[in-house]
Amino acid sequence: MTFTMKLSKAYEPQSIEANIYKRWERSGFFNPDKLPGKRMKPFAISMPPPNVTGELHLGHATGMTLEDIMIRHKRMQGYKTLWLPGTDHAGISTQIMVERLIASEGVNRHALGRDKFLKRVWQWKKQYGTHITQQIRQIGASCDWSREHFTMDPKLTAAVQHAFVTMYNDGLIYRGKRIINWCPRCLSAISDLEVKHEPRKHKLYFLRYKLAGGAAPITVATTRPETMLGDTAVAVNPKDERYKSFVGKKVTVPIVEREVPVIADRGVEQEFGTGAVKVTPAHDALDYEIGLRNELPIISVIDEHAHMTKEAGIFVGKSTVEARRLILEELQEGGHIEKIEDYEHNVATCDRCHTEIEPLISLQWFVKTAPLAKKAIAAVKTGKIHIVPARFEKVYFHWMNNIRDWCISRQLWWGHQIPIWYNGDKVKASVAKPAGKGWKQDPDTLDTWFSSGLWTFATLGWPKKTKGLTLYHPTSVMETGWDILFFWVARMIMMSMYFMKEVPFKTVYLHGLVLDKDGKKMSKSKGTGIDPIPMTQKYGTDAIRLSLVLGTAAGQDVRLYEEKISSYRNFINKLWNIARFTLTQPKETGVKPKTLADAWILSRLQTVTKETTGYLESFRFSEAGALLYDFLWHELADWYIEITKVAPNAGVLRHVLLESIKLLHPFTPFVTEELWSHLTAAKGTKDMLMVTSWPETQQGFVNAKAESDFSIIREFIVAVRNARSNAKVPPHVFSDVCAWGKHQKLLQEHQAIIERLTRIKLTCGESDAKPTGVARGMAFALAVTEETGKRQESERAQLTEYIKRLEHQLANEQFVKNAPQQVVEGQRSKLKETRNRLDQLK
RNA sequence: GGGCGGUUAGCUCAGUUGGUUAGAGCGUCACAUUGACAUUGUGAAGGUCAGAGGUUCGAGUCCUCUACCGCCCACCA
Repeated sequence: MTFTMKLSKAYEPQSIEANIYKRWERSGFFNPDKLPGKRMKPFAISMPPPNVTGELHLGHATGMTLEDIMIRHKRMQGYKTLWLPGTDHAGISTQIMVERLIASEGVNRHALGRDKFLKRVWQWKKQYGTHITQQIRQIGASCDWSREHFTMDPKLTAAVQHAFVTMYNDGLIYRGKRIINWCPRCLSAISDLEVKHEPRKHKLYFLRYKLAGGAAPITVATTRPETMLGDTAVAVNPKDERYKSFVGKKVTVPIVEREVPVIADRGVEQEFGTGAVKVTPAHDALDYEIGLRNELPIISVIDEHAHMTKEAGIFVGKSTVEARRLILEELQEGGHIEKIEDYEHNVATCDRCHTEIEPLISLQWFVKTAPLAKKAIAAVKTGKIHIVPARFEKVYFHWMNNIRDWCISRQLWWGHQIPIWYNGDKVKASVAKPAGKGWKQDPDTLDTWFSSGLWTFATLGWPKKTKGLTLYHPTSVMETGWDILFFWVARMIMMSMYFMKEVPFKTVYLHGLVLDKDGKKMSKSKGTGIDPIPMTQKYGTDAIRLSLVLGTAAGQDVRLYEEKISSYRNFINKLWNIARFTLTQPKETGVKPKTLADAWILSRLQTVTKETTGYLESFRFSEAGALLYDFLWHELADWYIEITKVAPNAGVLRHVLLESIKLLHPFTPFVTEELWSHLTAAKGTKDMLMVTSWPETQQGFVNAKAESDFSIIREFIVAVRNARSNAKVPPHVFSDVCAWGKHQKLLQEHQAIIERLTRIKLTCGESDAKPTGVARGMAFALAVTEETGKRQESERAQLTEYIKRLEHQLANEQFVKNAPQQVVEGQRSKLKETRNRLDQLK
């Protein structure tokens, strides 16, 4: 590492970021075991593992930044800080990617075979798996790479299998024939959560079913006429007067000519369609439940490839689409179609590929969720886990209270194969292949979220009782997007309460989604997305980080656009130049306030230190960042440094800057690290990194009097600038200003500063001149123009109005009686002051 | 059908248990190149805090209702 003596005029992130990250990584400080100092109290975060072959998007970037802020802050505070990174095998989405790849070679996975296909996926993982971890480095994440995990690592795989076997033996996992969501494209079952409802335009068909005994037919409405082949009843609502007399009678399903009963069931809506519904228990979730309640037979007419089964008679082998066409023709001929209407409704689709879901009866593995949910609910109810923002607790409870058994088996190849072995009629749950000949493993794999659910403890060595588990589990904070509250957070809580008998984390912090400038979800295909990595090249990583954290609130979605990023880039550059200026000053290390400004900025630093720490500890990252932004730019740079040019105190400036840089470091680690090197550069300390102690408030520097006196000077300066601007005095012209009224001594003491910051020649003393402006009881005069006259008039009107308001408030006995003394006094002195100000302006 | 969030300056958003004349960034306008910074400085304009009612001495903040926008959950075929 070489230090240039002079810093470049503008901050150039590209040239230094990679280098800085390398220095961090080499230092070993990301590893809690290698951190300097005695660190007793642990602080741990498990990184939500991104898809191993995915791209880092803004959601990741937001999460990583927030996590890094917490981690760096705690590390500086002296905690034994662990941020454990990793990646997820992402069953379906990775498999889809590789399937697409081999499709371009003209092969499908079945032609390739399971072993060969899996080899290709591993190859793909090997090829692209480091891409995402590089991007995580790019965003500045200070995670412990020596503990990096992948959900399909041998150790994690063993943990997953162990978990399955344990739950199976405990009766919490069972295999059963149930109606499930089947994706005909993925050729797999998926869980309820992976189903997304999308509006689609379909037709609503009104079909007549002949009533036995020759009475008028009953008409049912359906969007899926092809399922009629599997109808085993027609249902109406028990309260529906129109159909009361039909209940108990038989109708004939057309084409198959099957007699089925008309039943009454509460699940039927009277208002929809005709109020009568055909019941196909094998191919509709509601019908399945009606079937269960009424003990109806189940006839599967559609198979897992979305083709008709032999139960469909002559339609066997036809696709559902083809079958529908043929069936409609036949119904038409038989006079069974009453009418057909256009109909737009929400259709269940596969979250991954948007294919319409085919509900069907299938033999799958399920987790019995009721007992797990009970404990997961208690964990949050009793406050062992806090969700930030708290309103998501309600959402969480609602979901947990209505949870249904979780279908965990997938007919995919990429994932953890289910550790169940079959041999004839024998079934065995075992991590290893049972002894003896003829054992065959269940071909299905587990839902990715099953393994993710174990993430916080499996990555720490579970099921072994490791030191890491003892020290870092439960982890401190889980930071993630609210969109995976159910998918992941809820499952982790269930799993940890069951396996660990403790919560997986104490706090859940949920960040919002990053939207585009119009508040829409960013979409790659529409080109509305912002890719964070090129942005880090263009504006620097620190600027991206700030733009993702500032101006946001927990759980609240945020819009991001380039102008926002560039404005934070400007701030970084400002900080850079503050340091550049500081480096031009003599290298003093003593911190001795000599002037009012010195005392003021030191006092402000104490408040800022205290507030920043408080904000960070209460997860108010935006407020912490905004405070530092404001302090550095609008107090340190705009005021203190300008004053320093008249009354330099290099020691104080340096101290305030260094402390501020420490406070800012969790937000903008790169620029602060770089500046730290330059500011503290000395022989033999070149590799000193910013893993320094977190600033603490120094009571000795807290100085209310200095803050109050300084505000008087500041207000006077602003008032004079204001007056000059209104009087159209060009900035380069020095004007004479005389001041009188209050604070004469203070003004005289700081004459040089005032003159410099306002470009005036100041004389103080008594005067009966007509004042141009007034501030805090100080009046001053400068040559009056027509412009200032007008302005004074409007100011007088404003003051009069304000006085009226205050008088009215203070005349109110209720206010004086009930409001805190402090508030009443505040208003009284405000009134007095405003009256004085008005007097002086007359 | 349930539930949640949003509605604050032209735009994007902050605003902790209710308490000074409601803030920031960007944009706009005027002026400026004074020892770091034009990725800058100084100043200005700009808001009946969606609407209505209520509680209170006092409401952007608490309660009720309404409107619009967005989202989540849910078995209307």
